[in-house]
Order: sequence, then C-alpha cells, then structure tokens
Amino acid sequence: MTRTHASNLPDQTEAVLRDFAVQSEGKTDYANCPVRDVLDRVGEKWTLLILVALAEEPKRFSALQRDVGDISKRMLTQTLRTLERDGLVERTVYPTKPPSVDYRLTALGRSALNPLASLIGWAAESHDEIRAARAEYDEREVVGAW
Amino acid sequence: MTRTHASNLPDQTEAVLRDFAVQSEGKTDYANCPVRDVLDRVGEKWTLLILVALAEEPKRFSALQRDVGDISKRMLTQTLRTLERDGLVERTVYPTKPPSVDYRLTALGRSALNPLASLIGWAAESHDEIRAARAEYDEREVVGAW
DNA sequence: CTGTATCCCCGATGATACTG
DNA sequence: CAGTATCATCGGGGATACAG
Repeated sequence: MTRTHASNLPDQTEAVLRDFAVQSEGKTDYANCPVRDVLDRVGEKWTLLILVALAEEPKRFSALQRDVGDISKRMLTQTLRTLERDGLVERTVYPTKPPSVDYRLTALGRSALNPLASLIGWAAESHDEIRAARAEYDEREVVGAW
Repeated sequence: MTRTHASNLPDQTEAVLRDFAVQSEGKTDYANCPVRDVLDRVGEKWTLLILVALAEEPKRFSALQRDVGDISKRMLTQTLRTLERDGLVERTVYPTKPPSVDYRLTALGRSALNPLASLIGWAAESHDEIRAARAEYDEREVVGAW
C-alpha cells in the first residue's frame, strides 16, 4: 500500500494507478495491455473529434464530415468502422435512394465521454501553463547554446 | 443550451464537451487546437506509461527504462525531454561520477494523473465489453462474407 | 449520398553503434 | 550511467479516382 510520493491525489486516482502499475508489473507485453489497447484508439487522429461530434446528437455521414472539419472520407469511414467494431458507435442504414446512414453513440460510447471530458477539461485548463513551460524551456535552450 | 441526446451524462461532462464543441465550431484548424495539442501527447506511445511510472516516485533513467518495459533509450530520452519541455516532468542531474539523473513529476504533471486515471479506469472497466463487441462484429463479417 | 480502391509520402519508432 | 548520432522501417494518413 505504498502511497505515491508527495501525494495530493484523490484515493480514487491512487487506486487506479496502483492497479495499472501492478498489472503491468515487469511485463514487456505492451501489445496485450488493455489500457494501451484503448489508449491507442484515443491517440488516433480523429477518434476523439468524432466521439465529441456524436455526443451532441446522431449524425449522418456528410454532417459528420462537415462538423469534424477537414477529415477525408477515407479516414472518416475508417475511424467510424473501428468505433463501430469496438461497440462505441452504432451505424444505421436507411435504404432510401440515394442511401442515408446515421451514426450514434451506444451506451458504451456515451460512457466514454466522461473520462474523455475529464481529459479535455484538464487540457483546456492546463494549456496556458504548458505553453508557458515550453516558452521557458526553449528560452533556456537558446541561451544555453551561446 | 442544447442537451446532448438521450443524455445521462453529468452536467460537468456536458459543460466540458459543449465548450470544446463551441471552440472547435466550424474551424478547420486542427493544428491550433489546445486539446489536440495535449491529446496528441497522450497518444504518443510511451508518454502515459512514463507518467504512471513516475507517479509512484522519482526515478532514475535506468530505473525508468526497466519499469516502463521494452522502451529504447532513444525513445525514453525523447519522451522525457518532451515531458520536461511541457513542464510535466522535472529533470535533476547529480554531477557524480558516473553521472546520475533523476526524473520526477511537477505539480502540473501530478495534476495530469487525475484525468489520466479516469481514462485508465474506464479502459480497464470497459475492455471486456469492447472485446466482446469486436468478437461479435468480426463474427458478423465472416458470416456476411458467405 | 455514402462509401471503396489505389497510390504515395512522411514522421514516429526501432536498432545499432558510439561517447562524456 | 546516461545519454547522442545515424540509419532503416513501418504504417498512419492524405490525395485522387471510381462505384452502388
């Protein structure tokens, strides 16, 4: 039951990190790590943007492409397929002519919004501080070079 | 003040997502998005693992390499430099012989652990369901192919 | 409208060897 | 011990053309 150093973290956070640490203990198997499995998805370029776009309401393919921004059809399709396969998004085809398709979050997909919002919130809050840190670091670099 | 559809999300989550959506409204500027800026870091292969490893306690370069797993010195150095530049990690050199260096989380770095733990927790909880969804999807694919 | 099929390129990552 | 330097690779992602 080691506490993290200089801890000021909520017990909940401590517990999750401890579990994760224990589970990855000594293992080199990056590949089979459930957390990596999920995290790599979040890291994909468009996943987060699509989930957020769908949080608002179900959307059709073209509406999604408009809302997400400059995503290509190729990547939109590919990312949506992955999300569908993972059970986060549901795809519904209406056999009209021309065809119409809509995408919506599943219950599992909606449950992902909470941790994602947590991360988005932190990013938004911390961005100024991070940019300041970068500026200072780069300043030191330049000085150090002389 | 549109609520998300079929909403069962905490107000906090709703608010964060709404802010994010508003801020990205119509913009194609993926590049200048603060959230993307931070999220892309998390997406980097080793960032999360290093932060979690440092959550426990400050560690030296070699200890970190051992704990993280099969990371190369090259990537360990590179990722640590990025984290240092972003102000999440602090690097301290002890001019002994041979030299010794330790890395520890800054206050900012520690503050990142909360949202990250939130995501890790979700990933761990949801992994079974995700794997089940994949299995079902792939099953349908195979059947559909025949 | 909603995709597929190809081709291609660049940047992230890895392997290896060398150094203060 | 704690890195750097260099080269090789691999796949994510973009551009474009075609299709049901």
